[in-house]
Amino acid sequence: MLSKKTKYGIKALSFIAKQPEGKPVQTAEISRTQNISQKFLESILLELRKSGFLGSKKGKGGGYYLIKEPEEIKMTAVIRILEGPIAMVPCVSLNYYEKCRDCVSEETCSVHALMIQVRDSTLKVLGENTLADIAVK
Amino acid sequence: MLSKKTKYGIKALSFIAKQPEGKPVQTAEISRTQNISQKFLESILLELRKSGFLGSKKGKGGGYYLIKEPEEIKMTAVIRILEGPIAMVPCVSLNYYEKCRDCVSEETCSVHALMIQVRDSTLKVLGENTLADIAVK
DNA sequence: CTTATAACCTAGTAGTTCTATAGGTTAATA
DNA sequence: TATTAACCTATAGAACTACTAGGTTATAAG
Repeated sequence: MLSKKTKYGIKALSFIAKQPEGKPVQTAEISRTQNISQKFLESILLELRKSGFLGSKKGKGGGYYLIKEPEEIKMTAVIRILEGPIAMVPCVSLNYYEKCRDCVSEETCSVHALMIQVRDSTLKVLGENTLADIAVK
Repeated sequence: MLSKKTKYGIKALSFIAKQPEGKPVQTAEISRTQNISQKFLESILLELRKSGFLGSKKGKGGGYYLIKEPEEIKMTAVIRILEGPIAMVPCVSLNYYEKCRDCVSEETCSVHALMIQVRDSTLKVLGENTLADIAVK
């Protein structure tokens, strides 16, 4: 399951992507239109700025804006920052790999083999979709 | 992320599937060979029995055995019982649908459209794989 | 008939994660 | 100088996870 944080983060990015190029959007506006708790959203946007997706401007007329073109922002990158690993088990994660304590060998693990397939199919979908693709409506 | 419960459940089913047809396997044996806490595993196998995947026999020589052929057990079914929804958001779940509180309309939601794609690709993989497929080694 | 075995059942709990909220500070603009 | 809006730290309730404890019931073997 996707956390609320990730869901809100994607919705916020999508909202920002729809604005006229470079125009900053306030947290308050996103919070209002997307029905997201403003304080919670603040922390999410801050994280997205620190990880290089957003730029910010303080004071009146300030807000957050995209640093890169929506076409250049893959959903894999967004989800990895907000949610963490895309894989369903750490032992098949490309970016957050961790060995299983209970498994003797990954080659003979039934879960491992299955989850590699799931990971690859998910990765394909999220890799093909950019912010531009999902921020159309 | 897959819960330990689901992971252990799949490993256990896979272990049982490799036994000579109909031969009961004890919780203790699975626990030992798969490095799973026995008490925790007990509760998982009990759940799998109650949901119609396993049969059981008490007393010496007892244990759990598959009720259906491994080829007939789709991984979608297993995961839905142990983990719950396969979808990453309730609003795209086929079996556990729930409407979002924050979304005005699903048609215009960027997360919704993306997560339908993820769901379908995951569903394809898990629907094509049966217990027979993953319990080969 | 007794003993051993192994499933079955209920309850609880420590630890973690999630989803925020509170209450400020800093920097930019008017 | 006042206002605005991002920035930062800390905290807290609720839910969930991954078990553990401590039994009871049913079956099989001797």
